[in-house]
Amino acid sequence: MTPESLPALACACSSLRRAARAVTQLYDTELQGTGLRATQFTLLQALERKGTSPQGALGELLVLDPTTLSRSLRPLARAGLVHAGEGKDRREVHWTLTAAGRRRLARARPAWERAQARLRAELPPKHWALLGEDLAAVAAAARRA
Amino acid sequence: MTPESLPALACACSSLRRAARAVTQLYDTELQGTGLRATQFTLLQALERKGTSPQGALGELLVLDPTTLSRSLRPLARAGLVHAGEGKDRREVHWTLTAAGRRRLARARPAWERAQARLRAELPPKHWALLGEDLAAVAAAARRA
DNA sequence: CGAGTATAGTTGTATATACACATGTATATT
DNA sequence: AATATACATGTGTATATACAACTATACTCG
Repeated sequence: MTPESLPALACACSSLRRAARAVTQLYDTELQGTGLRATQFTLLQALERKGTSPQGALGELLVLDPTTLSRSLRPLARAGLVHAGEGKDRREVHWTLTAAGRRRLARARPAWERAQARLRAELPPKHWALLGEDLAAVAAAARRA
Repeated sequence: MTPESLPALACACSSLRRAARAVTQLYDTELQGTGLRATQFTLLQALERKGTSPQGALGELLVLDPTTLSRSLRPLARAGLVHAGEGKDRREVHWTLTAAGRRRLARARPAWERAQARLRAELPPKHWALLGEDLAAVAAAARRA
């Protein structure tokens, strides 16, 4: 039933969004049972990488509107996975992974790796590489443009 | 302010979603004044290509849940840009561009081409190609996986 | 220092999207 | 034909996401 292939779309934006939808579903399926959705996994992973980050900087990394993060992070905070701290600049909110957040992330990682592996297994090797640095270049280009 | 580059993310899903967000904003900005958002432009363009299509088939092309289309197409129908017709199978809804839809699409196309051109201008030539067929392969792979 | 301006985040609101379930319609099996 | 089953779509509900307007804090320059 799932098609062997899909026709290319003329529009770069449509192509990206379509691929994002398709891939998100794969990751969400695999993440079932971890208590995290793909988007939430992404947030925790980003925070793990940053160590601690003000909301705005996290938004820049993920190209997410900082106001969107207000709402996305709240449930993670309620669940005790992240912590909202203050900096000297009291306008800023500094987010950090809690110990529980790190554990949750660790628990979800195998599922995430399965998703990555499943996708990778279906892709010609050269296509897998696109999904890292090349898409970072695309995102950066779009922000510049 | 817009960064020269962005760090690559470890996760294919995060990378795709981030790029999709960044690129969508570029396209939406350029489409301002056309009365269409990127997602709506995509729907009209897809219908133009299909000629006429039942809702489900449109969903397959765009990897969009068919129930999502129920809601996305409704405002376009109210605006008279698309028309919901019946097929012999009376469960299906057959969607078509109206004349007004074709005009709107034509009117928006220059803005869309500007968006494509702006993005392309910021990308090394080889990266532009990714955004067509390679992402189609990624979407298809995710559906298979 | 104080008025004006810039910045970080919150909240209101709107669109994008999916899944589970409901409904109506077609198809298959007897 | 009668019933069971599969299918296409609509609806309820929940998350993802952005922008505009607001608030609070910081900065700047006279």
